[in-house]
Amino acid sequence: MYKPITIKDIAKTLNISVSTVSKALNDHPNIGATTKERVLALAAKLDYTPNKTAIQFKQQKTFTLGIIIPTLLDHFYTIAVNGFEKIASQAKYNVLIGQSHESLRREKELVSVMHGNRIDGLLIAISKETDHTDHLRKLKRSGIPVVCLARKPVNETFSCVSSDVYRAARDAVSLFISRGHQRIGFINGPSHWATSRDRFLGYRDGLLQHKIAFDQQLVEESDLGTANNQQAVKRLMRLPSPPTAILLFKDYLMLDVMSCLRKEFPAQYPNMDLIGYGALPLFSHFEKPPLASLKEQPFEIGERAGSLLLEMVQHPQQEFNPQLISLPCKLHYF
Amino acid sequence: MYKPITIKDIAKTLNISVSTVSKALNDHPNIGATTKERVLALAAKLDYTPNKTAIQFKQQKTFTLGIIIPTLLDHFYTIAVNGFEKIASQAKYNVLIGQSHESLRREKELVSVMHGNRIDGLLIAISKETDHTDHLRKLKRSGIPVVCLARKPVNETFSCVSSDVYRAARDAVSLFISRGHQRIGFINGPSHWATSRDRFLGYRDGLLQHKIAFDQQLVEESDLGTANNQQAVKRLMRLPSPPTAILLFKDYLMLDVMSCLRKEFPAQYPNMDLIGYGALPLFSHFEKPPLASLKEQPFEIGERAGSLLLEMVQHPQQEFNPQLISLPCKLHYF
DNA sequence: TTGTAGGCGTTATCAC
DNA sequence: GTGATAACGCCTACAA
Repeated sequence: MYKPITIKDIAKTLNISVSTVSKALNDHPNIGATTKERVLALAAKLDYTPNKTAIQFKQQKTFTLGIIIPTLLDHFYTIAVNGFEKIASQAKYNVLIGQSHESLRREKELVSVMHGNRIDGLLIAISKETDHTDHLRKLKRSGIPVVCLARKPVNETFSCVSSDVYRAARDAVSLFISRGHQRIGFINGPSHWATSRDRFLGYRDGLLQHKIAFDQQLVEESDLGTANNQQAVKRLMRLPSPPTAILLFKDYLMLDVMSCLRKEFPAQYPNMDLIGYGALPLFSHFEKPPLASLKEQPFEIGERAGSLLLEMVQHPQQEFNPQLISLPCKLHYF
Repeated sequence: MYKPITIKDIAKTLNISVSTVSKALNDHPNIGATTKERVLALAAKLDYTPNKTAIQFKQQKTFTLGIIIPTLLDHFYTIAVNGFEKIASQAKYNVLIGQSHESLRREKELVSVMHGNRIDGLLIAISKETDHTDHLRKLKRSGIPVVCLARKPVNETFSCVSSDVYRAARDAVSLFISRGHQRIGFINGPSHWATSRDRFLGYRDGLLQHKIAFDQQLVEESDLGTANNQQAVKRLMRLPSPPTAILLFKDYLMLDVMSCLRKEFPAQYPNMDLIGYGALPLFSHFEKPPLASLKEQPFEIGERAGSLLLEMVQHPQQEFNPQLISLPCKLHYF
């Protein structure tokens, strides 16, 4: 059976003490140049790799950050993970990825497992079921910093990095209006996310800014499941005065909306203007892509969230006021 | 600053020794029922969580498996990760995910980082640059089992779980021929993957089975990058006698091929039959989806690979003969 | 400049 | 049935 090299082995072969080896390896100031060299040389020769489990144990730090997202199938989150990993790995931190699959139960399990594994910090995009945050508060209480990504629970005081969806919604509404639309629908996401509320406010303020009355009938909420998405469009289209343009919470929602319109409302579909959030690259392969999309910056969001979290992780005793950072979206035409 | 509860704390409050507490917590046979109860009760009350870093250190096991894939943006791998995670978490193992981004350098780094973190086993889909496997062999030599996923280096003796791409290619070719095609092109992936070679053999044998001569000119190889993909189609289409149907290494390749054909060969495009591997769900949103796709079973592949790896991890001294497992694909019509 | 000793939390061995 | 003790690999006061 294979047995990894330890500093003990090095110490023994060199006839010096383990502490000297340890110090030499860590480039400690008061170690003789020759000793340092001898140690480093032998370490390299023996292919010594520090035992991280021992270091983690000793230092009470795992150099591991957790990230919990709803699903890896959504490219927004995958790309955010990439941004996060970039920052983390630059700081020599590992990343533990968990998917809640939009289940609160699973999310709690993940938090608990990660807690047990002593992660040093957590980045999380809460599930759509997450209507309370006891599990996150508990982490925080144990001294593990928590930062939210994209989705933040309303009325909670976690730091959060997300898109400036408010501004984006106003931009979209303005574009619709400049193209002559007066009846503009909106299919929103779950109302217990701040990011849904912000989209809504942007939509409403966009209308008001252009002196168009806000009509509650034109606003639908969906849990982002296909069935719900399609129900929402249908309700809008069956209004006495249906919308001629619709703003959508997300591009994935767009796929369902487009199929539904094409099948069930073929007469209105060709003139319908749609804008979603996300700017999925796959639309460029469509023969008739949607009008536009609000392009977010998931990679940068992951990076910012990573920096914020690392900042907190690396200064444990410091008090941090919750920060709300939002990065701009850009109207993207296909 | 927060300080986690340890068995020491429990021992002290209960005026018993740490070893008794440890045994009670682990349901050791020779501990009195009452003692056991008292310990368990107090542990629950104090919300004691075993320090995994200490256990990892003590047991020389991390209960962590690594998985390295080219990218999380490819849903084949994401879904495989999910299958893998299911199996791993059932066995109480964590999963460390790494993306090589098709870079051998990055892949080696990941392997080395994971090695340093003392993962108990590794599942890997090698990058497209991976033409040797010293880094994987080294892992294996240190007693860390390695299993390949989907992509296996040719002439190497790792266990591998993948799709039965050979059978699938023959099925696709048969379908083409039953639709009257005689000139059938093939755009393949990198030739140093066994999975490319197998696809090729299936394609060739499919032709021969139907007494159609194999024509080397109709076979192209691409590194799966957009530029290369489009080059490959163009070369095929500019042949004196171009193909009327094309088999593609992968559906992501399909997207590039379709755009290219639509733009540059609008005359031939409508009658061109295309079949890829993967059956991406997004095609169902297309107005003119491809003829069909060879639907793989990434989730099941992840599961099988997970079971295989766990088997090896949990029986360290046992010798395992490399296994090649391949799961069937199914022709999927859009 | 180098060495000694103690300890991080847990488990395992062995004595009582 | 319970307890004392050593050990895992590493780091770090502190002593020499």
